[in-house]
Amino acid sequence: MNKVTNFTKRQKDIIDVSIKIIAKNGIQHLTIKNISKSLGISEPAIYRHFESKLDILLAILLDFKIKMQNSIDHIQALGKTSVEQIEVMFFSHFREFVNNPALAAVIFSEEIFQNDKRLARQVKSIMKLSQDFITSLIQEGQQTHMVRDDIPHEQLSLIILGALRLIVTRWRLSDTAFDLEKEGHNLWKSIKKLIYPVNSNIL
Amino acid sequence: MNKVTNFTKRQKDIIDVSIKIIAKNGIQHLTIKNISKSLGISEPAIYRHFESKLDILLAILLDFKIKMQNSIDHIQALGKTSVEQIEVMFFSHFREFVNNPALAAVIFSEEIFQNDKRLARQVKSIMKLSQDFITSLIQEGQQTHMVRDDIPHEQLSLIILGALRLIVTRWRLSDTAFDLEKEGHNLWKSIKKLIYPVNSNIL
Amino acid sequence: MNKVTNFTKRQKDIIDVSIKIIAKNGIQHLTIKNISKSLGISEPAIYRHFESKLDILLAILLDFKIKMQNSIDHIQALGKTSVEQIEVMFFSHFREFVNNPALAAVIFSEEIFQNDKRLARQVKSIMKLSQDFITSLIQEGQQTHMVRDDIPHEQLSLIILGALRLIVTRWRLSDTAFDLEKEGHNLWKSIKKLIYPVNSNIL
Amino acid sequence: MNKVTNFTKRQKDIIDVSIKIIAKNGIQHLTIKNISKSLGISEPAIYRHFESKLDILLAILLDFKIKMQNSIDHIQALGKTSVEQIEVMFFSHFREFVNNPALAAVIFSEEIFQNDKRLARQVKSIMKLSQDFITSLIQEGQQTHMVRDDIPHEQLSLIILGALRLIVTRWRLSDTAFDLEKEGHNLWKSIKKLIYPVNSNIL
DNA sequence: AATGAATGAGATTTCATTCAT
DNA sequence: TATGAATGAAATCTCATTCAT
Repeated sequence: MNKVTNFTKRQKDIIDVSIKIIAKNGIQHLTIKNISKSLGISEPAIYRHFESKLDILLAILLDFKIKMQNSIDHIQALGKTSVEQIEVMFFSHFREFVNNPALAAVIFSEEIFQNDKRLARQVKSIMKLSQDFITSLIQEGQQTHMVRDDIPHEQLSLIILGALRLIVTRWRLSDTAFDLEKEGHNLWKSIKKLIYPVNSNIL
Repeated sequence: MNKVTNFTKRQKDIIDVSIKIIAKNGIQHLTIKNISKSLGISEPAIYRHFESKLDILLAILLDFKIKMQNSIDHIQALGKTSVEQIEVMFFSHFREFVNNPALAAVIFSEEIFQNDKRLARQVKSIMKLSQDFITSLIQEGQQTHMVRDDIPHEQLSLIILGALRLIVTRWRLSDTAFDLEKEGHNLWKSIKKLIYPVNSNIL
Repeated sequence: MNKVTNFTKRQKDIIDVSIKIIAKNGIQHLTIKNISKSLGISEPAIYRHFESKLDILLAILLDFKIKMQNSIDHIQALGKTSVEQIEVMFFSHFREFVNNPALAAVIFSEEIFQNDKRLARQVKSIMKLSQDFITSLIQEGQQTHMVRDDIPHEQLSLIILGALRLIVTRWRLSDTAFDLEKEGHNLWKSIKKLIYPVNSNIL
Repeated sequence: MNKVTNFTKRQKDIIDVSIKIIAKNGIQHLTIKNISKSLGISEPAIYRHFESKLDILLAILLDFKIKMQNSIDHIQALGKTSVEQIEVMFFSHFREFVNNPALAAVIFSEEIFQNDKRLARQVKSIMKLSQDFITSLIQEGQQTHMVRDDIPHEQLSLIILGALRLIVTRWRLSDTAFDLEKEGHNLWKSIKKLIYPVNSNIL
């Protein structure tokens, strides 16, 4: 059912180590030499698997995009309420980042990919994916009176995603010094309070 | 009263074009050659003003840090309530970014500066500056019952700053396609609603 | 009767596409990768048919040399006068180049093959072949008083071959923009006039 | 009076050694490494003087083109008859090639420059220069009855230039084994005979 | 204060070729 | 007969930086 990338095993290896290199030392250290060294093969060998370095970066983004789309499809299929779906998305993001901290470093760093039009386009479409998903869930929540409707859905969505991004960024810049999943759960509890319909808070 | 940088005119020029280069083409295009070309001088001339490229990056951060500190000092001196102070900070940020979009591209891109410990430390201290400022204002707001106190102040601060960051990021990735000041004002109105003490919403 | 090359079908394919690649993009684009891509096979597959790239270049030259030798043998067997034989050689060259323009690009480009002694030797022997053939025909023509003998046969031969080469070169550099066979015929008419015995020399 | 190239001393050095490298080992040995080694400087140093390797090749052609134009201008200013002018051009070419054999290897090797459109265009314009010059001289010679007019001037010009090119090519492929100036003079004597007006044509 | 010339290190990429399958 | 994976060598070019002037 899931969309599947056509990446070969070696291509996946390259994508993985590339993400790790970027996360650890920054995009400027993502060199063919460093990739090949990490994999224990020669530099030209990389070019058997990707035509150019740009293609590696595009593959990182494409891989993430497909994963995210699958995650969204999965969540939508769970038969949960809109607010519960946001919760699932929140928590699954946190879990993924804890398991693969390097991904967090790369995926919220749109700037990394700004130096090429094709990369920038892909980054934008990834951002749009999560944005549209959350926005439509909020809208649905407002229609079912599970989310306060005195604030435009786009802004609620922006606030939620902004908080998600910033907590992940802080976690990463702190060198994963705090428990992201725990803090993330607390953050979600607060967000839930914030977005609940106003009168219900009285109860 | 303000802290003042000791940067010479030429140093300021270099800082400015460096920010512009990063904003336009990414950190990888920030080369001595590109800086000197933008300024119409030779490459060695740059070294009259900065000892190394790292020093230029540090200067960018230091310059921003001092500006931000001055801005905070200024806001605190206005004699406003804590919520009003957050509002002023919000709006002055937006105005600054509209006047200097390149700055927005650089200043929320912590990843750019991750490949060196000195840079990373500076980035963290800048983040801490705004975080501490907002957090203390929220805390004060809670004590004066102008801000709801059923949500920890750190989380409210995180949500506010996260929203601020994300709207600026979107504005930048959209190539400044929407009116950041207008959308920012609307966002702030929504945030104000969210953080107001719960019962007061009934009125 | 003809000498026959022992080249297999695949080897001939390789020779052909190699000539085309050189003609179209220059010797620097003649790479194993480009050859194999043109043939739709893998790079190592080339090495089933030729031991090395040098061997491919040698094969191109050898193939042409044998063709030329066969052509010379054929012309000599026609039982024509010496001037008629030159004419036949002229015209058959033009026809061959029109049918296979790539060949023209390669065969008058001795420089292409200068970077290896074995190649250079082969090139020289090919040049000698046509030179000797024409020279001996001119000499024979002079002995039978069909060609003026007030000019050394080597020089007449050089002038004839030089004209042949240059018109082909111009045709090729013009991207075959003119009708080589027609212009070639006109050129031959003029050359015939030039080399006919002249009475005026008696004066 | 002469057109002058704006090449710096270093640029001229680079052009010179490049021609020598091509002449000696072929275009494929013209590498930045070989150029820099010949000059005793580092590879990056080359890029102070030319933006790219292509620019070096273009400079070689431009340099030759200007020299040739100056040579043509000079010859035309001598106040000689058209046939004498061709003679001067012939001999000065031979002298130049004897003094700088490498130039001969490069300048009649149009194929070397075929892999780039800008190079190919420049090559064509150089060929046109000499072609037009000779053709107009022949035409003038025919009008003044110093050159036979029973053969179209374009063809006489082609025959003359073809002979010039081929003798130079042979001299080069023989590793300058014969005396080009002496053989060239003999060739010219023969050509002069060939192109003189013929009484026999009257018949 | 500025520059022209230079360089060691290293970037991406291509080359001909090999080898296990 | 063919290929996927790999490689050492080398190509072009860029980088931050230095130094004499």
